[in-house]
Amino acid sequence: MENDLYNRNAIVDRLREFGINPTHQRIEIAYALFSRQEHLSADQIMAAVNTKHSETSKATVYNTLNLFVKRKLIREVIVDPSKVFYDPNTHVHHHFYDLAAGVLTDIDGDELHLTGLPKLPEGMAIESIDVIVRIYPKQHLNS
Amino acid sequence: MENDLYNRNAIVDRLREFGINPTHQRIEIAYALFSRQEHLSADQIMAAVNTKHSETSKATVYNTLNLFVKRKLIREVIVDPSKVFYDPNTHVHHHFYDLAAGVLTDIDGDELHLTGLPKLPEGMAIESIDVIVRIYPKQHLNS
DNA sequence: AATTGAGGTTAGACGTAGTCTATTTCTTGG
DNA sequence: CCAAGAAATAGACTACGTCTAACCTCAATT
Repeated sequence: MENDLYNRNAIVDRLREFGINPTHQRIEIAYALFSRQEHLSADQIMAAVNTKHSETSKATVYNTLNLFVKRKLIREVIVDPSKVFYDPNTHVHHHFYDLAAGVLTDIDGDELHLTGLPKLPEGMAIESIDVIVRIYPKQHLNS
Repeated sequence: MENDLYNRNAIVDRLREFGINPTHQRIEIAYALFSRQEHLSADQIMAAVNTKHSETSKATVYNTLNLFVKRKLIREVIVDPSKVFYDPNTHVHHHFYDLAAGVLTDIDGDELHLTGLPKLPEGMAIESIDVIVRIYPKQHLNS
């Protein structure tokens, strides 16, 4: 597993690139996200990092995720009112959100395009553009 | 104000159209949303409805908003991890979200178009498509 | 090796949006 | 006007996320 693109050495380099001091906890949290290449919520990350005996506190998980977001190492995805997902993929892309399963999947940025974005309000700049396609299984019975 | 498009008589009709029994509280909540034609959060709606002396409980506000969403009289807009906005505009449209002010504004559905939406995962159907353009004032100092 | 101090981690209290439950009140058909 | 089902209510409760103040780590300095 040492030539894995996302082994811990690669993670350490990546954190340094983004100006983040690579501590144990930060490495483990980054590893949880990048090795899976999935969209995880904070509690899923906490569980992933604390499989054996609890090692990383809730405060550290949140501190670290917020730091990663601020340094643009990862992205927040806001699709569910009850929790935020964290996305290790920083390329331009969008998301399907499976409402029944609560699972996000990527839509490649080369496929989906936007046209006709109107002029922004005066003095404003774009921070990000999110497209979320909410989907559900056809045989799903709505409550 | 009686020939307002969104006077209370029109609201009552609208609720009935959507199969919603028009009680006092439901009329007031719908009126708060439709007369303003703005995107309000649950607590803003609660404040709007209880200007004089408290009349409508928190439970009723949430029950009613969830009912309206289920019956598709209004739409939820999920852009801020700390609260949900409710949107009285049911036409196809998208949103600017001003990160500094926490305010939503509409992007007309006739302007902004999506192309190249990939095939959905097997057996899935689309529930909705949301486009959120997050914006900020240029002179805004990031923390 | 001991000191220092800034950055990092921690437990647990706290804030708060939203839900739930048990009870009361309203609405409406007859 | 009455009964029964629908709706509203207060307030307890849950859960995600934040905050605080104490503690730990480690590199730089002496």
